[in-house]
Amino acid sequence: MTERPRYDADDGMTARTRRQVRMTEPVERDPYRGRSPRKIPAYSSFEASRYLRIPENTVRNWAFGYAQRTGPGRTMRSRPLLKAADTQRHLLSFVNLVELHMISALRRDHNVQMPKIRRAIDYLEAKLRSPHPLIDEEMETDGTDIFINKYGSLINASRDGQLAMKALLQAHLKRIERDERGVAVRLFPFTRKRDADTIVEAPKLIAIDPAVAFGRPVIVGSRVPTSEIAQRFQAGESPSEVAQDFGRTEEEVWEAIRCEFPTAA
DNA sequence: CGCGTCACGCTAATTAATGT
DNA sequence: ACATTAATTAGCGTGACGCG
Repeated sequence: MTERPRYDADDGMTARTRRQVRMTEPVERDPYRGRSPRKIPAYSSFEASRYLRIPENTVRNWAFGYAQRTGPGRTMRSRPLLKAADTQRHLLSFVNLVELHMISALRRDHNVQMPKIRRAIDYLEAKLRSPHPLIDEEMETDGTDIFINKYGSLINASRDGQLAMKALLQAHLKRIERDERGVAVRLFPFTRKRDADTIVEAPKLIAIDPAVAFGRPVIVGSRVPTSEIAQRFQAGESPSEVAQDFGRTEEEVWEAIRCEFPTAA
């Protein structure tokens, strides 16, 4: 009923091809010409939530802000935690995905409260002069120390807690691959339930690379999208068969399936 | 057409922080 | 201690497609 921004109704495309067009159309149609594929609004909240294992509503709240009733006739509106690539159409870029990955480290894995995350991001933004400070290269070198020194005591009073948080941040940063200029170009999302013990050595079998398969998650070192695998599996093929077909290991196939069906064991 | 999937806005339950 | 606010998350309704 409400007219919200949608894709053209009659472009005659499936959801999937439309998704691919989101990645490619900027080149031929204009608005994003010259923009790196990392910044193109290519992911819906739904996709981001699946790939990053963050509930969909949470993704929306973080990326676009949210409104909440605080009393009769009173609402409060929260500020987004990041600069989404397309706030109009609620679409996220690869860069945004990586940011969500980092925010999730703080909020969900380390239980840092939202206002503190906001303050930290604002501070880092000014300090590192980066619009996306959490995933800036400097974050990996000096950033975490700046972060912990400035906010460590605020966020976690104990020294051990601060060390743990640094380790956690580093573990998340380790899953971001950078090019020689230090720009984040590939993300290895967590594909299984994670806790403090498993987080460091969680395998990197699935990758999201905006330059491969239109940014859909693929099995590392291949161009096989996880969705492809998941479809076969859903159609009744056994993981070992699928693995055989694509020339991948069975473990990789299971990871791909986990990536697409977060609820599955 | 009917069913399934997704997008999106909304409410409400729940839980954690904060204020007084 | 008790009330209020903030944040997260499930779940519902609607509308739009896609696919058979």
